[in-house]
This record gives sequence, structure tokens and C-alpha cells, in this order.
Amino acid sequence: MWIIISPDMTDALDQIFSALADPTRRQILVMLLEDDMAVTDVAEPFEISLAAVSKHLGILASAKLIQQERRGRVKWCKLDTQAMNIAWTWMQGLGQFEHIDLDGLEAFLEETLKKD
Amino acid sequence: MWIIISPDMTDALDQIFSALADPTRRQILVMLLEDDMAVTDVAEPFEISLAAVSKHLGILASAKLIQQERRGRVKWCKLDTQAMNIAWTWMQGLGQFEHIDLDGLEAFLEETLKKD
DNA sequence: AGAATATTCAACCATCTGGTTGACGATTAA
DNA sequence: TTAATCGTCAACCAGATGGTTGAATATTCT
Repeated sequence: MWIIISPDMTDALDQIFSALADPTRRQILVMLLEDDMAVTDVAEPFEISLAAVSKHLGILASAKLIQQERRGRVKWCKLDTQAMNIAWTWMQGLGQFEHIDLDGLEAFLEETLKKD
Repeated sequence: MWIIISPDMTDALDQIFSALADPTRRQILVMLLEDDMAVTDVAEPFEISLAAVSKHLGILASAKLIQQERRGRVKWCKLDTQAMNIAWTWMQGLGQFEHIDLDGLEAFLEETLKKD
């Protein structure tokens, strides 16, 4: 699969990373890994209002992290991997990652968990 | 492929992704790819104040995307790959629709972290 | 047609963010 | 010792963000 990266990805990366910066939105993405969902179903496990979840979905869609398609009165949400690939590609340029660094991850978690 | 979804990681991912969401901070990271730099030198190509750059560096350091070390009156900044690895790993899990062994990973981490 | 369901819109609010400036402490150089 | 350099701190400001509520718009069900 080819990923076309324009010379100026700044705006896209702004949107993608700030979309990913919110834990509710990250959780939504994980939920959508399982299956496509309607807005109401996405909102179900959260304790915030439906309107708030609708806004989150709008932000994810505008960052192209999800796609939304209306069928009847239901709006279906599904993952869109394009934006994730753009961000991932950018990050690869910074770190030359070739594999998942579990040692690094462990060290990070250890340090983070100490702070409790 | 593993994806990491642990309550302990939420704060870390919040910090990492919101640090990456700002174009100035992303540019700083790219600059540090070349070489370690002093705060003043990091600030040089930007048109914002030194104090603003200093704040950006603080945010990057608190997200563990950079390390800062003071030598004399100069504070040296260098990339830290730990946080980048965390974010990259999390994203990789979302970009690919493969089996997710969450329980296995948590068990692995728990066991590994106990060993000290 | 009338009622229920799915989702968004609009207005509003508190808090966070990225920026500024000026003063300040610490370190090095003259 | 005095002056210059490096960086942070504190107070402040405008605009963005994430949340709320109530009304509005479509669509489907009875």
C-alpha cells in the first residue's frame, strides 16, 4: 500500500496527534478495532453526553482517523488507517524503529509506575 | 502484533501525543535528530520568545521525548526514544488488524517488572 | 399521522494552552 | 568585582478545548 505524503504534512500531523491526545478518543479507536459502530453504541460505555461523543467522533473523522457513513438515521463509524499511517511514517523518521522495543517499554513503565 | 492498553499508560500517551501535537515541538525534535543542543540554540530559528521555547522543551521532557542535562549555565537537550517507542507501538497496534493479545502482554509486563 | 429513535446544532461555561513581558538566580568572562 | 550570558519564573492574556443542556432535524416504527 502506498502512502502519499505531501511536502507539508504539518496541518495533518497537528490534527492527527491532537486527536490522539485525548484518552476518550483513543478508547473509541480501540473499540472500533473490533467492529464498525453507530454513534449511539460508541457512546454507550462512556459517562459523558452523547453530544460530547459526537464531537469526539467529528474530531476523529476530520483527522481522518475514522470514516463516517450515514445509512438511514444511523451514522456508522469505522477506522481509517490512512491518518495513522501518516503519523506513523513521520515517527519512523524520528526513530528508525524496526521492531517493538519491549526493553525500552519496560524501562519506561517502570519509571512511570514509580511515581504512585 | 501486540497492542498495549493499560490504565497506567493513559497518562503517558496523553502527554506524548499532546506534546507531538504542536508543530514547534515536532520541529524541535527533528532538529535534535541532528545533534544535541542548548536551549538558546534550539530557540534560534524560531520567532517566538526564549521563554516560550523553554516551555516547549519542558513539555517535551515531561513527556520523555527528550532528556535535559544541565552543565554549567548551559542546559543540553537530546532526544529520548523511550516515549516515542511507546507511542509508536500503540499506533502500530491500531494500524494493523491482527490478533490482539492484551492479557498476554499485561501478564508479561507484570512478571517482568516484578524481577527487581 | 404520530411517536420514538439517532444524531447534530447552538449557546454557554470552566479550564487548558501557547504566547507575551519583565524580573530573577546562576554561571562564566573581563 | 562587575558585566554579560543562559535559562526559568510569575503574572497575565487571547483563543482553543471538552464538557454541559435544550432545541432541532431526519428517519423509522406503529
